Amino acid sequence: MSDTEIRTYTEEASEASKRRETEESTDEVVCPECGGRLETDTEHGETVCADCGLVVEEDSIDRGPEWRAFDASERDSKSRVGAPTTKMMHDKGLSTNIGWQDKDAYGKSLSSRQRQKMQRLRTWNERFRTRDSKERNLKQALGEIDRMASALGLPENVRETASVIYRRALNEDLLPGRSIEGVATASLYAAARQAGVPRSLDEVRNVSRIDKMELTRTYRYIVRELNLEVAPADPESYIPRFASDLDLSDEAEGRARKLIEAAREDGQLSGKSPVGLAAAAVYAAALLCNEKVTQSDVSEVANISEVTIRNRYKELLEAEGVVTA
DNA sequence: ATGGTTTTTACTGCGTC
DNA sequence: GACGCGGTAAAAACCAT
Repeated sequence: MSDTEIRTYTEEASEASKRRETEESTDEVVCPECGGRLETDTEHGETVCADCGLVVEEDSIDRGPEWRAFDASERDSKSRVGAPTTKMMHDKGLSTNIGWQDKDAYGKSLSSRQRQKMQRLRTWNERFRTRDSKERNLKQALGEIDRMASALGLPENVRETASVIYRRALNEDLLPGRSIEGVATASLYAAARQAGVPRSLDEVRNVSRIDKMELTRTYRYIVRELNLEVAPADPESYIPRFASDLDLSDEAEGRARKLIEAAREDGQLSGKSPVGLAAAAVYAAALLCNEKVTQSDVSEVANISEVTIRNRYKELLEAEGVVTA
């Protein structure tokens, strides 16, 4: 943590306490009983008289910040809500946590007897939290999903979906005999397709530790067992990514979409690999828009052979010709 | 396991800069 | 002559049966 961060925080805190002092001093300055000085005990939420100990106010509201802001943007986005629940944490972030400090709710130290009790509770709570093999399984798998999703640049919602799929697979006892990594990878692959931001099997495999055969096998398996509805990948969903990887204009991108549409009308889409079609459409569109892209460029970003691009793009142009003619 | 389809690999010829 | 492009044949991969 840098110096500036520390200063920002302490300033924040002292400002808040100053504000609190001034606000309350306008109310009652002295103790109504003995006229002594009043003190605010923030830890207990009380206002007490320093001389006679009279509690003037109980359960006072702490107007200080309940968040810590380390920079300007954090201060701007300060929020009074708690952490959102998330499916990305194995317990949705909601499980019980027993603090490590031996303090009670008021911050007082615990008696040794209490301390021992809390120690036992901590131990058991921790055991219940992670003992279940399923939970531990999930913990690891979700970590993997997160890692792979980041590597592939997939958005949050895809990770969430992948997590849900994985959770379902786990609940249906689909795991025995399959690797955690494999199912996690397959879940992510399926999630990406469902979300309309597909990554090819190869791309997914590249960031995973499993081989392609295991991935396809596992993927098919969980799709079948969970009755996941995964429509065949739409070539169009690959277009934006390829187009941007090749620095093409929006115009070319739109053109590529139209080519795919034309081919769809013509019934040229079925049976062909969506990636190949998308690659060919992007290539053809670039030509039509006079934007310089070579076949090998496209084949590289799409991981598709040049031959396939040639074959597809011939067909695409024909289909387009048929429709426009 | 098998056969049909699609994709890939490897190679060759053509035109252009 | 290197490069981009187009084509072909055979091998490999994929998929449903």
